[in-house]
Amino acid sequence: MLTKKELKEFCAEARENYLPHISIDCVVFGFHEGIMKVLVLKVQNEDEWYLPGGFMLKNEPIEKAADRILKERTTLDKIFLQQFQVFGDPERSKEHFDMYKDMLPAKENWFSNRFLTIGYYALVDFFETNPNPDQFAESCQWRGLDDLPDLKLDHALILKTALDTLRLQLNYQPIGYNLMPKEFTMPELQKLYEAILDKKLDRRNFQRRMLGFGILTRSDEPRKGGAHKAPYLYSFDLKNYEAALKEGFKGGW
Amino acid sequence: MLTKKELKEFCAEARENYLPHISIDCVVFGFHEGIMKVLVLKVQNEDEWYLPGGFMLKNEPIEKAADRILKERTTLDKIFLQQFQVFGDPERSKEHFDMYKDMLPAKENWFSNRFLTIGYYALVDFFETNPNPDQFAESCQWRGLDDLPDLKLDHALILKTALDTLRLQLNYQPIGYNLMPKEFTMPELQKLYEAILDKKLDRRNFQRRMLGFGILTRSDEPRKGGAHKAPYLYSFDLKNYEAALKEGFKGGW
DNA sequence: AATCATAGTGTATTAATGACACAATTGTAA
DNA sequence: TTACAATTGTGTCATTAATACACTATGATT
Repeated sequence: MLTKKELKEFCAEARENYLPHISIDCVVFGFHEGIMKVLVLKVQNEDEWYLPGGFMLKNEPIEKAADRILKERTTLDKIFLQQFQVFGDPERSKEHFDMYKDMLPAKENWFSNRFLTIGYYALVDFFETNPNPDQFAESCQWRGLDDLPDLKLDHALILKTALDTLRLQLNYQPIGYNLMPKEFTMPELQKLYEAILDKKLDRRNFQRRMLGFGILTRSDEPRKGGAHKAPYLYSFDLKNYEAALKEGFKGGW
Repeated sequence: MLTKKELKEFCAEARENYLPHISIDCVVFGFHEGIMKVLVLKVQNEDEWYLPGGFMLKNEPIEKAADRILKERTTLDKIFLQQFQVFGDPERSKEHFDMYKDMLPAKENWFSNRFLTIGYYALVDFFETNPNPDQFAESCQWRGLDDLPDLKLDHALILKTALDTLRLQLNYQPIGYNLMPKEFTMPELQKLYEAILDKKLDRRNFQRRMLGFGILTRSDEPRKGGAHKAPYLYSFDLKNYEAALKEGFKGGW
């Protein structure tokens, strides 16, 4: 929570630069050790958590704003972003309103606004990401889907909706490509699908199907060093991948 | 286009009642005589066309606003609505801005705002709908997808995006249920699918598959009166339909 | 050298899809 | 009234995709 002075400065700057009533919240997915993880921020000195988000400059395209916000949180540049829903319950930002209502009169208090928030999900390479807190937060960290803190406002709903969208879009968006590192093994890719779909898949059928799509290139060198039999390394053949995505991976009518 | 007096009144009312910077635009689909149709409005005395839309009351949930706007345009009550995207290019409402900029100073001119618009698509029963123009329009009418006028602003993009979304969601949303009248024949339903997917389907395979979903009830009485062999009438078994939709109609992983 | 965990591969069964042809019904034109 | 055209209903076969399942290979550990 901000001090009165910080709040006043923030509000003055916000009113000058940002569109009122509108915010952006992002669900940033990363994949690590077989678990889907999400970036969350922790409020200073409180056990309160929220999703990375921010506001839109008065003359900024929405996607640019999401990009800018996420660059600040992750240090990453060309992030894969997908807008998935606007959340606009008139009561949704009440917590923020209550928190700051006594510190500044409504007229100059940015948080006395009702906010619609535009939800984006982002897919990033876990290993390339350096989480960075924003000015309200004490930390910014990865948390597994099975280990999420309670989130403030309607951020739990936003996260759930993002996950549902991810599941639905698995066959239409380059989800594997954006979440996996450049090279990966087939079992690793399978774990990603299992994490997103929340179910076990058959190893042999998964491999056959994936290879059948013709979107993977097998490297000459297997991964070394680990225990057990050395698995092959694969990478996405981006050209074939994008062509296949246009059709969707399932077939359809 | 409004007169100066009308504009002034509208702006005063708008500023008092609506959230600034935010609008809603709707792509209303109906199905008639084998053709997908969309509701469009024609500007008074101009050959200019746009989609039904409006603004959000300061304390109104988004979906309620879309509902209210569409009730005014269609006289329909519980319309099936699906939010599909926010359009936020900073230049997107420039045409409106230019049209009215000389009539009122920016400060009191509602249209000097940049607007983000929340796109909804709606599915309605063509035969139940009574198109109604809004205060800017001279008429509100159905137009087939193959017979669309040029649309103002970015409304052509909004329409195209809605159609793409419809295609993608065909297996996850009750699209047939909302677009067809209560009773319909199998060939009619097939024409709907063909119109949405923009491709021919095999009559026999379509029927086998549709019946296989177990979501249709065949009426005892065939449709009478038409030329040729009398087709059977079907209706949706809503309970089974909704259960099947939860899974999606394709199978998937 | 035996063991354990993991990776790679193949095959048989079943289900879904796609392609296709013929019979039935009804209005219209000869 | 009869032949025809247009449309609907239904069945079958071939192909393809999905599922279920078992064995072999490799490399580290003991």
